[in-house]
Amino acid sequence: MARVTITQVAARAGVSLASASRALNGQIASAETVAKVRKAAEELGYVADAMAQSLKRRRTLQLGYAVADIGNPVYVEMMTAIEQVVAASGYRLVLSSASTAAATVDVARGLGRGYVDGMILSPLRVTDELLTTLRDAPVPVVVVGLVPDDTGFDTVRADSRTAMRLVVDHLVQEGRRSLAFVNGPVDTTPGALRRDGFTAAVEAHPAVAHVAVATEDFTIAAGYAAALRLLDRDDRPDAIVAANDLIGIGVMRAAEDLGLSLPDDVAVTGVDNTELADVVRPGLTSVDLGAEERGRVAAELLLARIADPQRPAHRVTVSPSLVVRGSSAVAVRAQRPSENRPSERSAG
Amino acid sequence: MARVTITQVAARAGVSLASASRALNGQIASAETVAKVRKAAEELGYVADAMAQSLKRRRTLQLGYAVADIGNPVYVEMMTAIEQVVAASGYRLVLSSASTAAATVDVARGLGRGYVDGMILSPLRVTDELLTTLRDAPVPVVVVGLVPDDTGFDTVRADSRTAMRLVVDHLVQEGRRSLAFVNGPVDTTPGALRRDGFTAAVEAHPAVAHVAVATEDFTIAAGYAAALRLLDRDDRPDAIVAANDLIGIGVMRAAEDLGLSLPDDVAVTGVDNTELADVVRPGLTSVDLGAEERGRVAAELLLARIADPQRPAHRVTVSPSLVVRGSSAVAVRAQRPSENRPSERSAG
DNA sequence: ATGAAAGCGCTAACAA
DNA sequence: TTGTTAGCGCTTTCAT
Repeated sequence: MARVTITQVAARAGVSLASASRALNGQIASAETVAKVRKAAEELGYVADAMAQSLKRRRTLQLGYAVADIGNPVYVEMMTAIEQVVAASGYRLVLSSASTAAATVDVARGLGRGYVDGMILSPLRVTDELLTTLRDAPVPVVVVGLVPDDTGFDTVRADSRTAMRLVVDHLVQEGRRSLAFVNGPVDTTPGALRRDGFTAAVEAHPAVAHVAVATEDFTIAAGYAAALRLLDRDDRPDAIVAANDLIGIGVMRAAEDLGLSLPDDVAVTGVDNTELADVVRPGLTSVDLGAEERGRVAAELLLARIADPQRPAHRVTVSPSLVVRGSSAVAVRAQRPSENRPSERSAG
Repeated sequence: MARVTITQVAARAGVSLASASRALNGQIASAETVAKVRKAAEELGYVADAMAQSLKRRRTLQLGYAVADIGNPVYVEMMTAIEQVVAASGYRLVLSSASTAAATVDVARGLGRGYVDGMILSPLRVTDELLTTLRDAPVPVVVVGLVPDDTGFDTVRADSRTAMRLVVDHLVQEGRRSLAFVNGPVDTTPGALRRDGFTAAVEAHPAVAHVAVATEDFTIAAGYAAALRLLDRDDRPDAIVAANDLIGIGVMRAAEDLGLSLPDDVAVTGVDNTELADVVRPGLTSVDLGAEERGRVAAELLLARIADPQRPAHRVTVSPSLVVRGSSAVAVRAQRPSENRPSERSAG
């Protein structure tokens, strides 16, 4: 099908190029002109060329999202929320994968090409190089996660400290007295924050023993391997706090394979409250860090900044909420699927 | 940071606009010119404007993917594969959600705006309106799924018939004699194909009783509700074939809540072999429909067609493979996580 | 209210 | 090899 331009529409309507453009864009034009142009456009099947409009208007109607780890359901959840806000505002969503620090910097650098009007970034690792590149970016950037306060970005972040406190307090309240924390890589932002949160939380309970180990990845396999080492000894902990749900499920599998029963022999908790936590048996107790809300807020912050580049930087923190399931509490039984996944959460 | 254009680069290098463009794009130019232009571009931090290039070159370096159901992990898996191929070829991935028939047609219609060089579509429902719109699309479209043969699209599809035969044969071989099929909506392409596949497969075993029910959605909740009805009676089936993993997990939950043990009292199978199937206990036996491969092939077909619009339409079928887990076979025990998720599959 | 014309940033004829 | 110029399709002054 041949591409039809606004010039052809104007010709068929018997008006000038400019009038056709105005009529189509709801600018000032006589009713008669509007009617003629609309008719011509309809008959010709005219659709405005996005690239030409973008070049002229200096806005692409595209927003970017750089996904840190697409293998982790929590980022998919965030992406879904972002996509909804973005689409509802008439923008398209351009996806980039930013699984490594180098790839993330590349994405940031690419912003100079002007293919998006703004970008949402949820970097696993925040390097100086990344911050410098982002500061020079010609379009607004919203960072999901922690960045230094003085960088002036709009940000939305989870409250890892409170999150870990919720988990630890819960376990202590359930009578656990020896907690092990199985982390992902500590050189990532989530890794560092969750470890600090765990440490702070557990130090509030002097009677509780604790240990923290780090793994290579936030994955099931990593959690499995780490838990095998932790659990296969006499002084094993009576609770394992995993840094995310994937690790937590790995831990559950390890406990299972060692013949331990949950939650009696050992309690397990995760972080993120993904669908996986709800689907395993026993259900995996997990702190919901509000991925959906963070995604939605990030998108809203980005749109607001595009609308008003001068507005002061906003730094939103989303409150965590603990979802207790059978992996950590005997009382919780026979849950129906999805019963414990709040679809709405309150902002922090 | 102020936007720097090629005009400024040319001025600083002391050459013409055209020479600067040629030098930057590896066109014919003297070594000296190339050096001067490169230097100027470097110093100025020049990055070519994507929109201007797109308008001129008549290609956007963007490819689209319309996701049918982002809540279903199988589409995320497909998306991941697509993203990899697309990014490796220097394209960006633009995401659209096509959860309803109307939204899908909208996406197809939007192709006229020329914001992508091609599109991958995995529609749940194929309407005439959609086909008509797609036929008129000004850019190539690859359809993941079934479309009428004479429409001339490049397509990649799963082999539902073989898939359902693998499942049914497996269950019969395991000694099951009364199979129930829990489908999603039958007015969807996957729904219709899987039901037909089930029917054909089960009719090859005259001694085996069978029944098929449809649900509203391909979700855990839908599977749960349907299974409660099927299993809570005396003549309950000894095996339930779910149309996808989500439904299958719902079925497992229902069986569990009714006090039935898997696989002894009832066997359950799913379709798609998502990570969920691997993570539940017992593991959910599932036919892998090759989502990752379908995604990769779809992206490759699209790129090939863009490179050569004249090439004949390709219709690729990906072979399914059965992954047996504890939900259907007593012999399968104590699996390690992820052990049964083949990362590479052979093309069909 | 309308038309002529400039120009967004870039590439590609064409001429020199 | 280089520079001049046209033009991708559109929006938006600026006159009228």
